[in-house]
Amino acid sequence: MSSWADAADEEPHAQVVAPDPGFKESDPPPPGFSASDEGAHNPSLIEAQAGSGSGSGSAAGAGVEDGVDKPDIALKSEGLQEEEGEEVQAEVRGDAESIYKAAETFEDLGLSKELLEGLYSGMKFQAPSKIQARTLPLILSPPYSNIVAQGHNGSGKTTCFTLSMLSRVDVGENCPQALCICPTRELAMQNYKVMLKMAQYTSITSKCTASEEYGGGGRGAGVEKAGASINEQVIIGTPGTLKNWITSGRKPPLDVTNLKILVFDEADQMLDANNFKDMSLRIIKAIEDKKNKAKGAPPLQILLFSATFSDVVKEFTSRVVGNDAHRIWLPASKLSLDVIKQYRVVCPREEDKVDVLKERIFPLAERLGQCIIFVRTRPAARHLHNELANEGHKCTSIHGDQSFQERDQVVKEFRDGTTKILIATNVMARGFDVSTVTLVVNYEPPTVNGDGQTPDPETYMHRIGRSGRFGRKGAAFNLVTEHTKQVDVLGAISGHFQREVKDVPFDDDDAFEEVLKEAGLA
DNA sequence: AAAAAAC
Repeated sequence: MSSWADAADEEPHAQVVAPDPGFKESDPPPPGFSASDEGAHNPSLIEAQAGSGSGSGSAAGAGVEDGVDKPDIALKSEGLQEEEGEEVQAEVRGDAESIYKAAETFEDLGLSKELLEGLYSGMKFQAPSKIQARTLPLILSPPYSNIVAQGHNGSGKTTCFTLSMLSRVDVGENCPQALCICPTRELAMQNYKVMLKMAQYTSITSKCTASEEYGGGGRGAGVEKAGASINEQVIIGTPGTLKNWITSGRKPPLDVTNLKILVFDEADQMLDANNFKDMSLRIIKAIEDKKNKAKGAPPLQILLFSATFSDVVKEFTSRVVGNDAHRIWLPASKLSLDVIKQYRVVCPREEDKVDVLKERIFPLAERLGQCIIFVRTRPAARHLHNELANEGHKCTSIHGDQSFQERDQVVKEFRDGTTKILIATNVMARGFDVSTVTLVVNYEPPTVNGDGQTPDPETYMHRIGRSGRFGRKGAAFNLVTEHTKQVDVLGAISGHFQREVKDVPFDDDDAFEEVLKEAGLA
């Protein structure tokens, strides 16, 4: 594992699929926009096409051809390939001129010397990825607008908001100034490690609510009844503990009056009514209330980042970030990850799935790297783990019924490659970054509320995105039982993304070998 | 009829 592989989330191959209009100041305006456009003062919808590929029906602006930016050059030097024909939609409110000022280098962003060193020497980055080039100038300069940004897995979102937090911190002020909220402990810790690495040459202080110090004691360990006052400048954590620290659960509470920037990672999940919506809104309200009571508190900048936004959540974001926020969306046609090949395995009976795992997939997984098998429930994870372990298959499982120590141990073993096969609930569906994961198995297609019938394309997208990282190839096997709703659910999901999901006969060894060869894996 | 996250 390379030096940053264990900590860096979505950075290095960020540029692989990141959308970017690729314009520079010297470029002519993108289609649908002109300098005299009222968009300079009013919300405007800008659709730009970069590269020569897709949807060429609409007029692609001349001079926005991609592949000439420094970020791409830097990327190619890392042996990564740029996807052609990327397309991006940006709905920009306020100063639409700023859309032209994409940062070609990190120096363009006015970062401190220490932070630049962290990026170059610490993270081994050479230039901003597309989403970084596009959003960081907006985030880091007055009026410090709110941002909603959608970018593929691996487009560099983590660097984007981590850098934003670090850059906005005033090192002379010893109080919390930046806060990042993540849906799981594992993701909070992963992001925390990225932040530490990036900040290593600075004197910026930080704390993670999910560190062993707080999260090591099993359930409820995040609830700290009393402690020293928290003076760290960057705070990263999970919603429950943070809410507790901010409101009455901790003495003294986490002081949020001086917060300048609030980041929601996996923002669509954090704002989804079925997930953390209430918690997130309560945290925001608590912060704003405290700021309102304090005199001279700095305004709060809110950043929302995710690879996916359902229409409902997309609509809702304006309630959180207001109507003046800058928004960067991926069009539906570009949502899927083309580096990951997707397959469907139709099994006559539910029980056949275990055999498919044992006889077809595991032998390949052993050769190809690591494999994550997603199941719907905690008992299912436990059960499948037992069944496989009893037959001598070395695997582990992770789910919310385990203690934090168990979870940490399982993650550690998987990260260092001691274990190759991980059975997981949706706790691992998002953000988890292990570069050697080449196979993802959906033991059943994901459904909303686990109801078995409402397709959950967002979760599907995040799950399969656990493979194919760092510019590597990936494959996803979807196991469905014949004549069940699973077939329809998967059909709806593949229809949603408009990507081919090829059938592999459940009882044919050669077929599995064959498709993986075709996926560039075998 | 789930999972995650405060208790």
